[in-house]
Amino acid sequence: MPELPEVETMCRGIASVVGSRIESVQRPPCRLRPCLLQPRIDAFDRRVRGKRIESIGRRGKRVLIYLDDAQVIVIEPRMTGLVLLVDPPTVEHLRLRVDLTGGSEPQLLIWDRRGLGTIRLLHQEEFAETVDVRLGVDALQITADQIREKLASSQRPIKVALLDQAAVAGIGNLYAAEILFLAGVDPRTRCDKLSRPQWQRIHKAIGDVLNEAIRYEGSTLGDGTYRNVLNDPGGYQNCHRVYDRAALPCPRCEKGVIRRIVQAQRSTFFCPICQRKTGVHPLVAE
DNA sequence: CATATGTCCTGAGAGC
DNA sequence: TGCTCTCAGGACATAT
Repeated sequence: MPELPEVETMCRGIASVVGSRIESVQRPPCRLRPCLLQPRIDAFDRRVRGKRIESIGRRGKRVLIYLDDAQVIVIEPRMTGLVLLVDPPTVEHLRLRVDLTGGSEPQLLIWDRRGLGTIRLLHQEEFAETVDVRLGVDALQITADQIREKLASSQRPIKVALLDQAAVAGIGNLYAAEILFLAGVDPRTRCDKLSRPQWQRIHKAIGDVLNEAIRYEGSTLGDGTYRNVLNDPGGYQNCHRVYDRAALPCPRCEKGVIRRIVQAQRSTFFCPICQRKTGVHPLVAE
């Protein structure tokens, strides 16, 4: 489930393709339902052939590959998508192959077990108008004031609001849980009931958790799906404090038992002692 | 307008 | 053992 840290790891991993030229783009034969590819493979291939990769970018959970003619390839891995520079985990889930010339990498692969991911080729203007405008400020760029101003009037629970990409871009289910744990905030708290100190702590926790996860190259969960561009697992799953740890003791207070609840059809994990509805728990205070 | 729900997809794991 | 069922959740479409 690539979220910001996993997508950032992919972007850093493919930095070596900058300067290469795209020789061709192909969709390997696959009897599974194909990923969304826009435009279809023939037009896609025609439009990128011979183009030089100018830079790599990231916006929220999307990988951006900028070409030298103001086009950009926008990759959304969603649940199980991967960007790879080496042989994929399985051949049957290989969705796209980008052959390269003139650089150190022979090819770039898009692999996706469930096929919910999307790959789109857009003109930069089109990207700005259709994709970029729908996204909030990137989670690593946003200021404490910006996030509070954006969400302070919302009646939604803070956990649900953090997943809203139009509010803040890049946070998903796993990191929302870890962020609120670090901030010492109950995930059920309505945004409009949060205090300024709580917003400050949430903002700080966003940076702390995401940057720490990036250092570990993201989280590879039990199903083992997520891999970096060299097909190696991440390491942050060993640092998870609450995510997928229901019924285990809280790693901070050691008295609370991690609870699992469902919010907006998604699992939420938290410590009922460290993440109280109001007030600053002594263990979380500065 | 804000918020809530349904949908897509595959494979793992539970339960019988 | 082998089948069926449920669940995982990203982003968007549709509903309230």
